Amino acid sequence: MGPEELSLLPVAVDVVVFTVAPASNGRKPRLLALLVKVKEGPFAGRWAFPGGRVSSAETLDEAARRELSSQTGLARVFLEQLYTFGDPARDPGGRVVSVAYFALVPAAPALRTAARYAEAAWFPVRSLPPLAYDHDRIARVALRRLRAKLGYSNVAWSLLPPEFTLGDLERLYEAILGRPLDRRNFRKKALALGQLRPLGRVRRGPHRPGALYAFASRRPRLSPVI
Amino acid sequence: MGPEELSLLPVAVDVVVFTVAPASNGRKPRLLALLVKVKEGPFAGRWAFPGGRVSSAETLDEAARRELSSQTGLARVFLEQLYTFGDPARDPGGRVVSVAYFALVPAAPALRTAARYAEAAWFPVRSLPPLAYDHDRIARVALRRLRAKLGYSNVAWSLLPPEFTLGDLERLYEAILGRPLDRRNFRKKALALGQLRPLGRVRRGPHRPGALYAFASRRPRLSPVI
DNA sequence: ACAAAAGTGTTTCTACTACACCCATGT
DNA sequence: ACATGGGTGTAGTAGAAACACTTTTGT
Repeated sequence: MGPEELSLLPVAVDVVVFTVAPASNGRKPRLLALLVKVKEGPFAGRWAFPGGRVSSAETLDEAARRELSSQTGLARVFLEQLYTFGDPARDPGGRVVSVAYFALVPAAPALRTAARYAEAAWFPVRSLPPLAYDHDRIARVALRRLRAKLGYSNVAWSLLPPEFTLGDLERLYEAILGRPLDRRNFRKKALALGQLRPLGRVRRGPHRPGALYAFASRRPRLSPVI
Repeated sequence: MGPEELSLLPVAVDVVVFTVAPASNGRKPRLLALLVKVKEGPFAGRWAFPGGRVSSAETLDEAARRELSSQTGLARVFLEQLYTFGDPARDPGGRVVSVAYFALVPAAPALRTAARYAEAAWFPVRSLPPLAYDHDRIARVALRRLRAKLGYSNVAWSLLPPEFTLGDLERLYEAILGRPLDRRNFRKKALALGQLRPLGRVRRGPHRPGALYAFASRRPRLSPVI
């Protein structure tokens, strides 16, 4: 056995956090991703997904949550492992094996700006700035996964606040899929799944009020959805 | 930053190789997985999926192919990354982050028994022996993925020889899904997908000859299939 | 009044399911 | 002749897609 057999590698996690910007002053809601500014190394100054090294006593999931929380203050997100990127050349500053995650949070929470947090901001997924490392690739994989999961799971739940109208839900799907959906068909399917609980209240606004709903079960499910 | 921030970890790959045992003397074809005997450590003597440490200059895919080839002689397999297991306690001999792969090879090739190869054997997936480490978990994830991929990709291609009958294809699906399929419906769908090229020849045997087919494109595709 | 979102049914088409009999060959 | 796998069509059902107008509210 050569010395390579015993090689130890830095292992990192990178987290792609998606959210949806609520519709505002006439603009449709948009899918956003969270980026932080790289502080050091060859890519200093560029944007990248939050992440960092896995320490020796934690699981990968724990590392992802810890890094996300420490860099951006976000916690209690929906988190799922995405893919592991291990190309020796993916980080010119030295080989790092990175386990990528994707995460969902409801309604673009305001980011903490305290000094303890990294410089972070939400960017529209349609127009991300140039990213550090191989994070373009990670972004593509994450978006593909999110869209695919819309079709066979209820992950969309994790992007909505506790109460929402059917219009909110539909616009969410449209923002992620990047195409319009038929309102009547969408409502039929959404209601037929039996996962929505009508709250008996309405949301008022400068137009006809919409009935408010909540998800019957808060936990992610794998039943086919929409 | 504490010292954990700089921790280096052993990174390994583990490969779940599936194949299908051809039907023989009246028994239906069965889905098999390849196991090797663990030589050292707390699990010495138990069976595990082939794999090993990733060395410093290779990609993860390369490491998977190298380990598979060096331990079992198998090459040119269909290979796809599955999931990364990083629980600190998954290997009682010391923490190892393992990137699991799943691989498909046609028609259970005879395994090399030369001294340079590990002791390896094919086992029916239905009745695997007790496995080392957390490889039971890896096995479940791999089987779930294989079954899911049958539904929306043409991975089955990689499990069949260059020529086959529709009966072969159907029995392959039945072996993986673990349930019988309707022959007429299966043939309709398989042919309707336009991925099969009739070879104009038949396979003879102690019964009516079956028309031979080949896959129109050798490359894996993601078009919905069966 | 008007702007803006909510709400509602029917028809068409497609895809999936269930189901049973005859055919060609080797032994 | 018989055992074995190969080959074929139809009817019923369920789900997806296309499609336009009326309602309710705030301003």
